[in-house]
Amino acid sequence: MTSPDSIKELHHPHDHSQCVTEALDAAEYLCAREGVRFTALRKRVLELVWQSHKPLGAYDVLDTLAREDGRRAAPPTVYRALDFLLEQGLVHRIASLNAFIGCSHPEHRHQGQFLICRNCRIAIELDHPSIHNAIAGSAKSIDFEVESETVEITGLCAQCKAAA
Amino acid sequence: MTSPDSIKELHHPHDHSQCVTEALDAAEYLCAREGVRFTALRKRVLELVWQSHKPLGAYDVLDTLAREDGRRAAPPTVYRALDFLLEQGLVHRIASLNAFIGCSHPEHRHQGQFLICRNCRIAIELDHPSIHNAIAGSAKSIDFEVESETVEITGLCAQCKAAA
DNA sequence: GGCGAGCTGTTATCATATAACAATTATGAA
DNA sequence: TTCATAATTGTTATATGATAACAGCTCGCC
Repeated sequence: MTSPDSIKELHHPHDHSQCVTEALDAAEYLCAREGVRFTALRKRVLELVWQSHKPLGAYDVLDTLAREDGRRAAPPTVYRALDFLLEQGLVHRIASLNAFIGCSHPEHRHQGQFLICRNCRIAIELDHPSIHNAIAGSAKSIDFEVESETVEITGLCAQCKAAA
Repeated sequence: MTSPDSIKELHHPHDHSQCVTEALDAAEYLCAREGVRFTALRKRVLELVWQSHKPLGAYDVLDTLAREDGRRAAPPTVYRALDFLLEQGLVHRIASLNAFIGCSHPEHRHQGQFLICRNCRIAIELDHPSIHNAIAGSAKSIDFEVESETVEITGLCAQCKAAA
């Protein structure tokens, strides 16, 4: 669950390189724990996804990668890395944007709920039991077995609303 | 909100032609009320979307249309009709499937919540205040102004679960 | 070192969606 | 009715997102 502090951090100027470092360190640790390989490519893709708190398209990752490596990247390369990161719970996919964002709390498996600002494009990850419980209750009422939940809210974040 | 009766109706064999007729009649009425044109093309596209309770891709609509009219349909034709139907609240878009489904309750504007069975592909539209309220509460806690909500739950419907 | 599994490269293609402009059709005012 | 206009639809081209299939490479283990 995103704490008030980490929410605040997203909006105010912050040392983003620390977000990236923490995310990469956590990924390194979790992959080791799971016995899966956190290769240079996977690490670089995760780093690119974490370049901001805005969801990033696969082809944005691809463009950067291709520019860096001089033509050494094609879509499958990026999608495979992203698929790996999704499987390990290191990134989330935002269906309504066809984009990916770094997971803020990869240490426990979850599917986030996202508040996406249409103005500044930031995506704030939540994991509120109240939403989860409401969904579980609705599903149970018609005997539906939930396997995955996509909750993506768009609107205006506090800062953009204040600025408007 | 989807009542227990209409939920039941979805799963048991039912006279689906009545669903279609009702949907088309409601659309006719609502378009007249709004002063917008419910053209033959728009009507046909809505009818195709309503051919089942399963979300249908734009290109599925296109294929049928092209076959009927002998080459007289291209993607923009279908997307424009779908955009119109979305604007009028006559269909919903399921972001996680890139597909469209007829709205069960077009008489009041809403964004549905969907329970999508991964086995039979049926999508059940809900409009539960509990989910909506949980989202509103979460958003309010960080001063986020909600403009639209995407809630798409996948799993197994009661019938498919029972069959498994 | 050599083997096998897993990872990455490469080419081709599929799937979804939109831009731009032309042709047609409906509607209301004269 | 006739015409001008706006809305709708047709058409061609292209953008954008994702995957299939197979080849080649690299890492970790024996």
